[in-house]
Amino acid sequence: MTGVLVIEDDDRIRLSLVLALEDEGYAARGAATAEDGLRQQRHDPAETVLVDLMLPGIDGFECIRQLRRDDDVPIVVVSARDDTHDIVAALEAGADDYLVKPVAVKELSARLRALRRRGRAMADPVPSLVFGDLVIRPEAGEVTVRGRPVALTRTEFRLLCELAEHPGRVLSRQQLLRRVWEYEVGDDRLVDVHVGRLRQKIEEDSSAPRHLVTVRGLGYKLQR
Amino acid sequence: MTGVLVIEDDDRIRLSLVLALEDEGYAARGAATAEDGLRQQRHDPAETVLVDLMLPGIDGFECIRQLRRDDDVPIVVVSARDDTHDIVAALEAGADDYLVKPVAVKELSARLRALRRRGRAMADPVPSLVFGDLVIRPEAGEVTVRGRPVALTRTEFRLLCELAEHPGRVLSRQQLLRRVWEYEVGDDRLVDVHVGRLRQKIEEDSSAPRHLVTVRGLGYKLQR
DNA sequence: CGGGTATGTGACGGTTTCATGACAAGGTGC
DNA sequence: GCACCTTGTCATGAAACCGTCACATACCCG
Repeated sequence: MTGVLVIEDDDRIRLSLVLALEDEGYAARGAATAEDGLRQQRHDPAETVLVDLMLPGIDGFECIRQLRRDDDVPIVVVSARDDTHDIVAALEAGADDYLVKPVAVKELSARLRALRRRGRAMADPVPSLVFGDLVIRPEAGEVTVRGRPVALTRTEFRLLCELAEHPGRVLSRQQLLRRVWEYEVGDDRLVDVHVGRLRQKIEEDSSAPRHLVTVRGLGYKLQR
Repeated sequence: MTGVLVIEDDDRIRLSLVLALEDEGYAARGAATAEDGLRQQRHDPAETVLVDLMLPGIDGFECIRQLRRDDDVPIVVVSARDDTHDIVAALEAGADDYLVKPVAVKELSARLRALRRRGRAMADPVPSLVFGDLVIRPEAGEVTVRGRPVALTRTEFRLLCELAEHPGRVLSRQQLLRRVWEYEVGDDRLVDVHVGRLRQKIEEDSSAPRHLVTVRGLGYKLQR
């Protein structure tokens, strides 16, 4: 259940949308007909669906209704028609957003992100960042390791959140000092000490860390 | 927590939006500045917020960020600017939708319905105010602990309701001062004292609270 | 293998944060 | 006016936290 499904009969437009979305970091794939799109969505559901309104066979409105009947998947209409009547009809049929062609890819991408964010915000009142058996709930000020809550200090918590916001990416000690401590300059060792204390609390064996790992000479990163 | 709040400095546009939304069956009200809108939203939150981008004082982008900081309320931007750059910036700041003026009321209404439908589709069906043996009935102004009614003062009650509206989420002392006392700035200690008094009344053992817990360095939260 | 650098970690004093009891000012009902 | 309740401020002490340092260990490179 990942990626974006583009249902659009015009080969050129479909292909360029898929490529543009891939450029933006989405896993995208296409369907040339509503029938094919619905089949794909049943078989291997995408996280979001883009639908054109004018399709051969089953048209866009009907396609939206059928998607909606099975699923809560976010649906975005991309259509050449900018008639209020069409927009209202598509939204009433179950679409979540409506863009008029030609679409700016940056806008489309931002709208897809907004839609995902909204989904998460509603589905889980306290969103979680999951790193294997390590679960971080920033809003709840709560961290659990294999289901057990761990008591972190404020600095440890902010440090962990900062690392968690960039999964797998190495952050230098200076970056962490700036973002967590809001120091413009500072002693790298300070970060070491707090990383150490954090490890004692969240790692099974702090001498062989699995999530909060050191990248010698560069900094620290948090991984699954 | 109902209705639509329209934040728009142009009196004519604001009024016509409010009237049009009321025609569509929404309870709508207006705010001429971001400051007033934010205050209203804190004091008596609307279900959805409409924001203009060009506002005197705090501008639309900053207004969106501040709304988002406190809440998950759906935000729709209504702006004269149809620049992709503005649209992306507004959505990134936390908006859910973006319409370009002049707006077709039917379209706006349909988009508001779509947003609400999405919210309902994902949200917890019962936003419960039951926290284990602690039950809060805001309408009745009644709180019971293990079946026994507890007499709370007005401040204690409002504090408890504010915490209960965000189950499991940490609220900072400053957030609580803004929302419960409507102080823009204030002394954190004041919150401590009232939390303490509230604990004496609703917790079995106030030195080992089970529901109203302190998150050191961050604030307080109410949990099951 | 040896010197140099980077990193892990325990200990310690100064500081911050929090819970709580006391109290005075204001409000309310009688 | 009086008794009572509510509210905000303050002082106090206990506990938690932070940053620094010293020293141990691990790693790299010649």
